[in-house]
Amino acid sequence: MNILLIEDEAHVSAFIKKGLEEASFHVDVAFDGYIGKVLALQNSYDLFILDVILPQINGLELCRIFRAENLETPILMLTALGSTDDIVAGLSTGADDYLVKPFKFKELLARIDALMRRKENRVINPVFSFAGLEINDFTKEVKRNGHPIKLTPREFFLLKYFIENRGRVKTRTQIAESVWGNSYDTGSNVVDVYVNYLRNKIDKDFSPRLIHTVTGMGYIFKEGEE
Amino acid sequence: MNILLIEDEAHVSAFIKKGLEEASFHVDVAFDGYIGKVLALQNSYDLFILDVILPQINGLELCRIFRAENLETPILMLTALGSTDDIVAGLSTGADDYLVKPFKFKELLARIDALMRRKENRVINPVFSFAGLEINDFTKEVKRNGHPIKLTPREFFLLKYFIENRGRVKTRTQIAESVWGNSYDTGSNVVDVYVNYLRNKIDKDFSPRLIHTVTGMGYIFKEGEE
DNA sequence: ATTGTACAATGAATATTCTCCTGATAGAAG
DNA sequence: CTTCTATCAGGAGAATATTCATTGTACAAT
Repeated sequence: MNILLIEDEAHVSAFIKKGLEEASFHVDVAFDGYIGKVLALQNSYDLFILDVILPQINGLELCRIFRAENLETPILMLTALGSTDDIVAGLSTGADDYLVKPFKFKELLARIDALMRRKENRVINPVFSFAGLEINDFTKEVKRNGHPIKLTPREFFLLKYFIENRGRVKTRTQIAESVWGNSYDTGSNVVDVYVNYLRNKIDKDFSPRLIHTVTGMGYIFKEGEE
Repeated sequence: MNILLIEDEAHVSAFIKKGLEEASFHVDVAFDGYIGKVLALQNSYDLFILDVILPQINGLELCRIFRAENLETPILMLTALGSTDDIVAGLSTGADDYLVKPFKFKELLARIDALMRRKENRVINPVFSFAGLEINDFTKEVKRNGHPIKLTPREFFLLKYFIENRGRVKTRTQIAESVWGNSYDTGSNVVDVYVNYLRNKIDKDFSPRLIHTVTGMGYIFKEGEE
């Protein structure tokens, strides 16, 4: 999930970025409205978080611009304490939700969660099980046939991505975009390397294989043997 | 004591929140059923207060969901005047008590009191014991394998937080938010330092280790070795 | 009131461990 | 044979652990 955060106060944006990354989102930060606009139009994000008060172009104006550009990406506005007018204005210019500063981080997460899922209409169970593979998003534990497996964060994201897209062929580009973030475009073989790591951990000593190569296309996560 | 209040009417929720905070509870408010659900599943509360009529997911449905997720947290339903059907339905879906709006605040307090006491009697002992670790919330004494351990107040809170959230990975942000009460705070490694203090006192000379690092994510409190 | 001691809380500095990624080569597929 | 994929190893860099110095606070002794 790629999020664009447009917020000029350095300590606030650092706080939000760090927290969201801990919650396994990719976050790009823009420190003023203009840069925010450029980033938003050049890349594809799943969510915008906008401060109302911004240098260059303010948050409300940005909302209007994004909607005028037909971006349907959900928008979450951040507004200072007590400025009810901003809220009304924000929601009327196309924002989907708002949050009053200062806020508790868990509240932000809950709202993001609501926005994303409402849109995608998909609920991911924190505990998932498939062909003897169990993953628990609370404890970040992964097991295959009962054997605990230790994954690095990157490997864990990749596995989650495969699970979310099980049964569908995914190209390296698609995988890189989701798992590494869309600022990532070097012609490297990271995806291959990480698929290899993951295979060694979750497929090597077990059957059936779950990660399959589709030559010339990419990879697919499914139960069937080939 | 952490309470999650799920109530969409702003004046009602503000009233309840204020009153409960004066009675020294910590209160999170969700304005619709979906956000309520997310908050409930992501954090640990001692009590839910649910309105029956809510946007997104209604109170009865929430009850059912919480029970299906094996949350044993007591549930107090708020229901509009005279709707006996709601009451019956609520209690049958897993609510522990109900209150008919409008209500007197002291009545709410009395019911909360009763629920909490019932809960304390059956689940949370002021004396908690886990893998050779004993903590006594009355005397604030902590022992590991019978050896008394002296903790500073902050260390004690941190330990309690870990115990309440045992089995779940908690990020630094979440920990800081709950144990330090910070909003916006990054430029510090207090959490790391205190985890280190705590480890030296409760884990260093004992086995199994209880506080585990999950790189890139945070910490988890559990018995398993790694 | 003032000093002094003890300890708690915190941020910064340093040390250590772990993860990520690149680039090269070997191997498989078409 | 050519293109695509798998695998490996090591350095760069990030994340975490640990130590250190500073500040604040409680409280007893002067």
